[in-house]
Amino acid sequence: MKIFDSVKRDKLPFSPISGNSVKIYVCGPTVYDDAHLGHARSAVSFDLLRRVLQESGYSVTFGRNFTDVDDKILDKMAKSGEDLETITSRYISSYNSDMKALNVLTPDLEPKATENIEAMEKMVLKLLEDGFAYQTSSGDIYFDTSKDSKYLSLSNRKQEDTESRIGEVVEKRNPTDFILWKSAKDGVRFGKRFVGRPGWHIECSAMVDEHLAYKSGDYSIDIHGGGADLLFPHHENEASQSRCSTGKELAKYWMHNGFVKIDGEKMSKSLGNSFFLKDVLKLYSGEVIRFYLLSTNYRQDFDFSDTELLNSKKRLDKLYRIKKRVYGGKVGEANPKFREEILNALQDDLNTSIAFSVLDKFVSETNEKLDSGKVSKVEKREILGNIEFLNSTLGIGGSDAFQYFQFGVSENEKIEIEKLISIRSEAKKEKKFQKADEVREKLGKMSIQIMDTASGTLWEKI
RNA sequence: GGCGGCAUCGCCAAGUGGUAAGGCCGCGGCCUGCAAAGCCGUUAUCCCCAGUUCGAAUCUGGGUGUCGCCUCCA
Repeated sequence: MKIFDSVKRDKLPFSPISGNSVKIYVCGPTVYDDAHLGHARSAVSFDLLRRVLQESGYSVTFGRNFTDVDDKILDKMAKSGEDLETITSRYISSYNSDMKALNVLTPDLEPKATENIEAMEKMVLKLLEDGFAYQTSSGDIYFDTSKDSKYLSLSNRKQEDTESRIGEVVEKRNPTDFILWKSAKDGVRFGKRFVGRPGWHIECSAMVDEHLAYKSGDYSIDIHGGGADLLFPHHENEASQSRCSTGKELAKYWMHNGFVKIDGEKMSKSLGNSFFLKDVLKLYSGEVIRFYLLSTNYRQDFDFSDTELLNSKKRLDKLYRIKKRVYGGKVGEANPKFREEILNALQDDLNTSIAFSVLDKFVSETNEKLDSGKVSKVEKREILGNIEFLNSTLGIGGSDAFQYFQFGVSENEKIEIEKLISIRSEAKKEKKFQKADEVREKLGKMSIQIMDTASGTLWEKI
């Protein structure tokens, strides 16, 4: 397995800290709104990493947090009058349902910030006691970045270049010092020891240390992941806090996924160009979206477009047509060569493009074989085995082949479609081809495409 | 201003020194009542300039364009 370390900026051979176990922590969402495609990309990328490592024989412990204390959430509380729990649980459940649709495996650990306040306070207290942090007259607690000689080594910056662009008026000792604990002006109190609420960066460090980390050695965990926008300052700050409070580096490898863009610009809430996942999921199945997101290497920027989403659907359709052609058989073992080719590609820093080209080759070769009519039961089992392997490794191909093509079709529509198809079949039998074609046109207007086969007429929603 | 990414066929996208994967679209053919699906065939010298090398999309230098981080952000 080779992965690209975004701190060392090099593709490196992956070797775990301990035996064959791998500990991964990925920065999850702040739950003040529904998830957009950017969240999807991050989740799908690291879900793929997890699956590939597991398929490669590693035992993976995967953590992803929910940031459920944050100014935006508090703002929302103030505006709506709802309490924090009501707001955050709504968006957590929305996030989880979107992730399920995308076939993202549930993490082993899903810590919430609010449930780990004690661990955060403990870490802040230690940093205060050891002189890495200080408290201002207003009660805010800051991390003193000048006390960490390795500060800025993660994101490769220089102190003088990090002057904040916005004029901050606080009693900070250094421009890069960041907040560990924010004292409340409004009576908000999350902690037992400290008044107010935790800073953003501290939660990841504290939760990693509390739930995931190796207690000795040079590193807390193997891999830390997140979006490219988190490298600075979020991960820089996390790394520094962890280093100074635990004496270990936070992660052996750092991985960052690229952005999702719309019309060439980064998708973000503040630009108002986000696509909510739940809206896209009304038009396409989660699996199509997952396949689309995986069509570009996770490190590259990803420019979202309807055309290419449809392109991806067409490509995935072909796999499902194979699945229809061998429908109902037993699932056998995957072909060893096929397995190896897919896995080799993915073990090279998740090269999904190569993996997909192997898939394409499998599809066309299998169609050719099936066309010849000389496919044994054993071979059919292997075909299904290959598809099942794709499902476990890439998270695609696992749905029922007929249901896949009926996405967004209601029960009533299905009855209507079946009725029209039988009318057409009758017409065809009587060689009334004009009538048959009229029915086909009518189905076409309903976005239903039909295909006559030896075993009857099949239909697909296109 | 500092730092970084990217620039490959109409569109998407692999490829990090040895002579350009794959998908979509298009075109031709087979199959089909006609279609659809499927199969076969078919389309590029890699933003520009200079350099290193027997040899570069791949390395170096200089441009141009574009996106991003430096403020919350996946």
